[in-house]
Parts: sequence; C-alpha cells; structure tokens
Amino acid sequence: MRSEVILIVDDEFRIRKLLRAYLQKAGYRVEEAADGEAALQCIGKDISLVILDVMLPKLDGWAVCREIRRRHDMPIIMLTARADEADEIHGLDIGADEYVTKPFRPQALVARVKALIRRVKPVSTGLLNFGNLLVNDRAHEVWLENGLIDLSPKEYDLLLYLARNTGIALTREQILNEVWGYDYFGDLRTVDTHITRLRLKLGGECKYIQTVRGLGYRFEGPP
Amino acid sequence: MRSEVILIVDDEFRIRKLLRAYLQKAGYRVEEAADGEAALQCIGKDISLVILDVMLPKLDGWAVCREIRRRHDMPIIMLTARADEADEIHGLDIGADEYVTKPFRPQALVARVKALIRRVKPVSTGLLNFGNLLVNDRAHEVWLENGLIDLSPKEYDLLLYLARNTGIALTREQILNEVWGYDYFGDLRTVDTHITRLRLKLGGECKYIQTVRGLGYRFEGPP
DNA sequence: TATTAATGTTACAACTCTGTTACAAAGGTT
DNA sequence: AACCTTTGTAACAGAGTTGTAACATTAATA
Repeated sequence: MRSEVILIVDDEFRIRKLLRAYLQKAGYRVEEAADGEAALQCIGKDISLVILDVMLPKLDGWAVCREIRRRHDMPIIMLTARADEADEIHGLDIGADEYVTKPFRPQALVARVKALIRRVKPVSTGLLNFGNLLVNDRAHEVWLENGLIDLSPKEYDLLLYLARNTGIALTREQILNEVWGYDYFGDLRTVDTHITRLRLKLGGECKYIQTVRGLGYRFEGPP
Repeated sequence: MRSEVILIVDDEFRIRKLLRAYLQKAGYRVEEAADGEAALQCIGKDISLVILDVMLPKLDGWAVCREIRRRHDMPIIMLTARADEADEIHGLDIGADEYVTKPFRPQALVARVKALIRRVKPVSTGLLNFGNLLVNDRAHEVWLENGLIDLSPKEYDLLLYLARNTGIALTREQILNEVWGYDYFGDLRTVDTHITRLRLKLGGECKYIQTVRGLGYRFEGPP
C-alpha cells in the first residue's frame, strides 16, 4: 500500500467507483467528494493529488481548481466532458497539471497519476498543515479555517519557527536566537508579547501554542 | 518491516543463516560479516545492534567489541562457545551488553535483541520509558498511564534527573547540586518536600522513587 | 520498650512566572 | 508632514511555585 491519497471529485457515482477501483489496484488510497464544496473541505486532509471533474454541483471544477491553487501546490488532473471544453480551459490557464477528456481509459489516467506523484514527491512543498491551520511558506501565507489571516513579519517568523518545531518545547532564548537572530540582545519577555499577539490572531482558545511553565513555549498540532 | 539493522558476526555460515532467518522473521533487517575486520567495516553503516561471536578469524570478538565501544554506543550481544569462556569475558568487562552461550535457542536470542533495541532506542529521541511512566524531554511532557500529568518546573527537573539516573542512589547534596545548581545553598530537606510532591503526582504507592535511608533517594524502573 | 535519628507531611508566606495592557519609538506609506 | 503599522519595553495583576519550619510518622538502636 502506498501512502499517497488521491481525491476523486466527481458527481457521478459510477465514475468515482471506477476510478477508486483502478487507483486502489495501483496501491493508492482514495477519498471521494461529490461536489465542489465537499472537495474543498477535503483539502485540509493529507491529499497528494486531485482528480477533478469540471461539471460539478455547487462549485464548478474551475473554481475548485483556482481555490486549491491559492493554498496548495498539489497536482490536479481535470476531467472534461468534451475536447473543446478542454481547449477552453487550456486557454484560461487555471493551473491544472493535466487535462483528460471523457471518455478516457482508466489505465491511462492511472499512468498520469503515477507520473505526477513521482514528479511532485521529492519537492519540499513548504507547507505546514495542522488541522484547520495551514502555514504556506512558499506563498508566505497563513490560512485558518479556510480564511487568510494577516500576520506582521515577526508574528509570521515566530509562527513558522514554532510550527517547524512542532511538539518540541522551546525556551525563550532559543526562540529569540532563531527568530530575532543570534546578534539580538533584547528582553526575553518580548517573546511573550509576540506570543500573545499570535494567539490572538490564531483565534479563541488557540490550542496550537502551549505554555511550558518555567521553560518557554511549545507548538502542538491537532491530536 | 522494522527499520533496525542487526549485524551478525560469525564465521560459521550455518549460524549466520539460522540467525538471519529468525531475525528477519521478527522483522529486522540483517547484515552479515564472517570475520572481525569485515565486522568493523560494517560499523560505518547504519547498524542498530551487533551479534558478535568470540571466535573469529583475523580479529577476535573481544577486539572487535572493544573497537566498536571506542567509537559507538551500540548494543552488543556476544556469543561464546562455552560457559567458562563466558565467565572469563565477564571478568574482563569488555563492555558487551549481553553474553549468550552456545548452543542457544534462537528465540531467546531474538527476545534479547528486542529488549536491547527497545531500551536503547528511546535514548536518542529524548524519551525515558518506565512501564506506565514516560518522560518526553523534547516536548517537556510527562505521561502516566497514558494521561498527561502536570508538573511544576522543579518537579519536572527533579524527575528528569532521577529518571536519567535510574537505579543509582543519589544523596540530597547531589540532587541539590544537579537540579538546583551548584551555586544554590539551601536546606537539604527541601529535596524531601519536592520528593513528596512528586510522589503525590506520580500516584498512590509510587514505586518509582525509593527512599535510601541514611543516604537519599533512588529512582527505579519497573522490574 | 524507650530513645534517637531520619524521613514524611502539611501549611504558609514570599517569591516567581506569565498574560495582558499600555505606551513610545521606529519604520514605512500616503 | 501626517498617518498607520509594527515592535520592544515596562508595569501590573493573578496564578502558580517554592523554600522553610513545624509537626507526624517511621525506622534503627540501645
């Protein structure tokens, strides 16, 4: 069993069933979504590649593709009903990696999935995903509950450092050294203030940033 | 498949074959060496544990063991042909972790391999495991019976110091020096108070922290 | 058993640590 | 220049922590 999860987005049950069968035979795990909104809700999960039909209820494939692209660097294969529709999409340059025209041979689709996964895998995505929190360092963006949040430069650097050391208790000194730089000699309590501001922006209870009394702070992903 | 690699050093092909079969069945990967020099050349590779015969061509097992010890902190199980040879080695205190006398039951050897791997592995990860008690120093967390317990900074430092010196009787002075710092000059009985508080949080009988009357305290793992 | 020494336990006041807010300086933008 | 955002420090309150002393209990010794 491979570790990659493929998300199939199609409103036709028979198509999903067909694709699931072929992909699972090839060793992939499969998630399904029947409409555009369901698809976007799956993106928070650990998905490696998306197969996306253009014709979808609620939110069409183009919109879903754009939305995914804004937040993730994830391979997308779009399924189009007719060849001329595919051309149109090419022209729009939505950002999908492949376009496949229905009807298609499942084996051919699986081959493209393999190729895309192989190509993408070695690349470090620069994405840190924690439940409803996403730190996209490539884009320098932080998403919370599917909404972009606005952080000051220091807040961003601090969050990035914490998130990159998930589960590790860090002293104020470590944090100051890594985020402010080794040549910075300021008050240790400065860290506290920034932690407070970060917690505020990360919302209510903020389960992510834990206090380690007598030591410093620790970032925790979801359980 | 486990990730640990076991190195078997023995000049008898049949012994290597036998051990390989049992260890692979237990999920370990196996490397082989037929003489002492070949053994030392394998040490550069990512080996987790060595099973080492005493009688070897080119460089005998004792020399190999010493050489490994000079460079690595790696579990070593020595195989000796007769019991009296084993005694001799015990006396020499070469530094092996276990001595097994031929002929041996392969299952017993595999059990020792498992035990040693389990014991050594957490050290590198900052984890101290004692039955139902786990001290995770990276996260600065203490788990008891699968539940997180809340310790004050001093309690944590004290527990960590004790746990890192499992089985060793420590005087109040030693504890004060190591946990409170060499520049601290307070009442020795302060240690007692903190021990009490720790025992309370570690639950009822608290078999972990033993009193050594007239001396101090000793941390004990499970039997 | 009586005595003594050592350890366990509890209470509490002093202290430390953290969250928070306020504020002024610094830096950038219009 | 006026404005806004960001940033570091200081101050304060409240919660949590800590060391000591006093008393209780246990173990060793005579």
